[in-house]
Amino acid sequence: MPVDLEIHPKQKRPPGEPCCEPVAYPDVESERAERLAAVAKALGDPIRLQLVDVLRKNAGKVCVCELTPLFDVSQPTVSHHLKVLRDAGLVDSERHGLWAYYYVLPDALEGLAAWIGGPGPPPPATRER
Amino acid sequence: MPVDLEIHPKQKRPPGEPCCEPVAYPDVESERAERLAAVAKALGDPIRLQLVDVLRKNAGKVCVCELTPLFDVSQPTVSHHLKVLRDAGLVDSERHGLWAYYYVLPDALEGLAAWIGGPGPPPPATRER
DNA sequence: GTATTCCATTGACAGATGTTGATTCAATCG
DNA sequence: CGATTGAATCAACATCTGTCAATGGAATAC
Repeated sequence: MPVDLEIHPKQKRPPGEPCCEPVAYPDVESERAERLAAVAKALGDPIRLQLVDVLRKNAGKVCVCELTPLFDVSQPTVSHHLKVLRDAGLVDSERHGLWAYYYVLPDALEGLAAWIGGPGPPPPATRER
Repeated sequence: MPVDLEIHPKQKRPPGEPCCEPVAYPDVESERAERLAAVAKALGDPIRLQLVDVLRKNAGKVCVCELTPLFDVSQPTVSHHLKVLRDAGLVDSERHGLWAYYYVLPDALEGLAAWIGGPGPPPPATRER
């Protein structure tokens, strides 16, 4: 009911045979998938996702000391999450005096956005709203 | 150089003062952030991301026994990843006889896509290339 | 019935992850 | 100089995660 499935029925394999031959799946995606998954993983924590959210809307305006009180965790934890985001290539930082200013790298989310929006979910004819 | 930052300089606080007051950050995002992060987390593994990728392109066409050989892990591991995706609300499954057919829920990725594409990274005037 | 298939679940394990308090380091102010 | 601030790092901890071998269970074929 939720999805318009058109099941392709299978037949039980004769004993010994390996299962149905897999749908052709070019391993070309493999490397890209790792990169995409790494980005998704970095966003896979509420605090990190909100950090990115704030930084996107306030590039260059906020220092770490302003980010810390936004969350219910200690300063080292925020610093840790920022490092995770930096290691994933989502953000970078600039130090000015005592303060560190983080910002989201412009192209960081593009790959994931492209994949999500890519071919798949909306079967071109199914969604005509 | 990578990003056009406009730093807002700070002044060192007088001893005792808490750091700069944080940018107003309505906690309204909090609940949404958790949901978005959960989806991102589910996508944060290369195998799971590729599973979603295959399922998006082959809804109803592939059973688990066809998915398993696509990856270099055991069948229980694939089953586990599918469960993670199911628990995160990204996919659902239908059983027909011996076979289980998974499919991506159409709206599952919408929230994340909307957030990524939301206001932020491309300051409308900054990117004119 | 029995045997076989597909798939899920369990138990176990190493390794990664989120968190904190304490520490360290650099930069600023007096 | 010494004291203080902002931020990163460290050591330690409990928990979560990815993985597999073994098992279980339902549906099919003989």
